[in-house]
Amino acid sequence: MTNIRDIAKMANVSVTTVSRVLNNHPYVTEEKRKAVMQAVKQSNYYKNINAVHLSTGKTYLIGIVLPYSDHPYFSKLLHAISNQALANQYKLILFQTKYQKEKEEEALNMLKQKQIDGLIICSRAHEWDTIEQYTAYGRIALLENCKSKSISTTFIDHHHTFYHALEYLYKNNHRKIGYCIYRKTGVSSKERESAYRTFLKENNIAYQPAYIFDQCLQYEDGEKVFHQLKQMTDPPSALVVTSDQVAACLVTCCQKGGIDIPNDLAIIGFDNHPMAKYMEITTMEIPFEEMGGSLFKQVIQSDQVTHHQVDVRLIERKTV
Amino acid sequence: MTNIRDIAKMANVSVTTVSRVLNNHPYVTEEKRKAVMQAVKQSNYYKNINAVHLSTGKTYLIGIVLPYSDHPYFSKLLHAISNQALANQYKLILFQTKYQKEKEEEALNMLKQKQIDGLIICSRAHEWDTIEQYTAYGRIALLENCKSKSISTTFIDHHHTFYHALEYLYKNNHRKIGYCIYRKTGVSSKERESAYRTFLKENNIAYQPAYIFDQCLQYEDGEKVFHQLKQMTDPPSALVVTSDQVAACLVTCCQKGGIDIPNDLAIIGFDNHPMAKYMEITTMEIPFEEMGGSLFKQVIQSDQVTHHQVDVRLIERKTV
DNA sequence: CTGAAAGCGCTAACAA
DNA sequence: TTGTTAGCGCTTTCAG
Repeated sequence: MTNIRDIAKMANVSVTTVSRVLNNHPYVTEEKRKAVMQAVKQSNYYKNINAVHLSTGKTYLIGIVLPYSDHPYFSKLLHAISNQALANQYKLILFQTKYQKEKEEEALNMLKQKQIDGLIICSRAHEWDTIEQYTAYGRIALLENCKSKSISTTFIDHHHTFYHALEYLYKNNHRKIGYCIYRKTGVSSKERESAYRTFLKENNIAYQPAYIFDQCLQYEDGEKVFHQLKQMTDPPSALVVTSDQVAACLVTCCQKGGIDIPNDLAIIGFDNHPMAKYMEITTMEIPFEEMGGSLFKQVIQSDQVTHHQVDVRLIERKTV
Repeated sequence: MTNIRDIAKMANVSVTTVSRVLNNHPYVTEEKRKAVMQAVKQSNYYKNINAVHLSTGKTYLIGIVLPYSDHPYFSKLLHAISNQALANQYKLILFQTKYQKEKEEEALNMLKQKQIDGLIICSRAHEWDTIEQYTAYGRIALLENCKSKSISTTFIDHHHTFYHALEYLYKNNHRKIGYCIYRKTGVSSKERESAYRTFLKENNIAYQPAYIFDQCLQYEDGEKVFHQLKQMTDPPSALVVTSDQVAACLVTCCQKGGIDIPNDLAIIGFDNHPMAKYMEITTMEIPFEEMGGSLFKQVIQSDQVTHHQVDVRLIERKTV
């Protein structure tokens, strides 16, 4: 493998000069620049980027932590972040954790090891404290509603958003309202539960544990909800479903299985995935591009910690 | 930042010894090993992986080239490859190209620059020749039907698969058969066109350019097809749609728009995405896990070039 | 079993 | 404007 020293020899200049032309630094005569370029071309030379990384301490690599890359929510997010990264000469390295702490640690450790300049965490399994410790090694941006002094965040106000959805159902005369979430332990789920409890209290509605459906993440999870609904003697009349794909499956199952939407069951989805548009599912639109752009900006700007709230919009269609 | 030399000093050993215990090499007394471990723990030391990379010339990083990470087909594939990578201590670096040659080059160049050990190309924009040149710098695995001596491939026999789908429609008494594809220039599209032409010829059916719908990639592209169908005086009676999400949108639009499926229009999708199951769409099942596993294996084994064909299964449901 | 020392290939401070 | 040189932090050969 030819290296910078070989090029220097070939072009009859010093390695510094070669480095200068390679990095477009000033103070090189056109003549020498040409000689270097010539040598580079002739020998089909390419920088060893690992040496650059070692020398500069920067890699232009951003880690991105998410549980599943084949889920529409996360893949839309990934897509948005990737757009930004590519436009800014950064590369993304993917950590698909499935919420396993060890996988998350691998990502965190790469920060320690300096293989990545920063880390975007879209959803986490580790405690907040653990994550915060790693800010000593590099930038972290988190998709979560938390005003930290050390970690930048981009977030949705899930409490408010969820409350808004519940209210909308209430205005449409629903009193038996339930919801479907990814995982009870998630931070956003807790915000949602709190919104739900507040909503019930303010409207004097009794809390019904059976109206809460956990583990609704994949498309096919909508079917489980459908079956549970079918077996309930007093099912909810409306459901907030925190993923359009789960909502889409549920709607499909209901159409086939004799539950009339929205008369027997009203549904509000989340994401505003195209499928919600064509299936005419009322949903909460999540601004993926904005979120991805914000997270990326936060993770590369090393000078300040910011907190950016993105707004979610209710899109009225035909399932309520 | 503490480095290996600091640890050596702290533990009163040489850097070599530190390196040995860090890498679990033999020939270190338990005593010294402990001393090193102690020092490591005390100073919260972590290897600088860039130095390791420079020194060893290996990065345990695999690049993955795909056009869109938010498309179900590619995100399923990404998911499958990611599963394998994580299980084998490799990390994935994502190149979302949108079929831009420059983006593809970036990935290829990282191979040259030794930032990645290998590259998996799920879909390409560059000419085959261009790509082949890069095998000099590292392993490449390609998701494409091509028996190359220098690049390992995992592939679907699109000709056969597509022919099979067409035949199935023919057996179901369809004579006006069309299809929807991603992009005409793709390698798989050409195989499909060839299958289509052969099929028409063998059954004495005239070629109808209007029966071929290009640019069907995103969910919402199904709507475009629907509108075109509506305006045709002599529309096809059956369509092979090379993506379940496009098929799903089309089915949805047809249900709303008064095209009866399968009577007015029969549809075969591709992928066997869960949505095809619940929407009862007849489809060709693509074995993503097998494909991802194969591609990953091929890209890390440096000793041989292999070609692995995966089989696609027709799943009969209710849209034909 | 252990350590000295020579790289890996590049950057950048400093001197000229 | 150019070149010398000392790192960056780790691995690995070789001699002991």
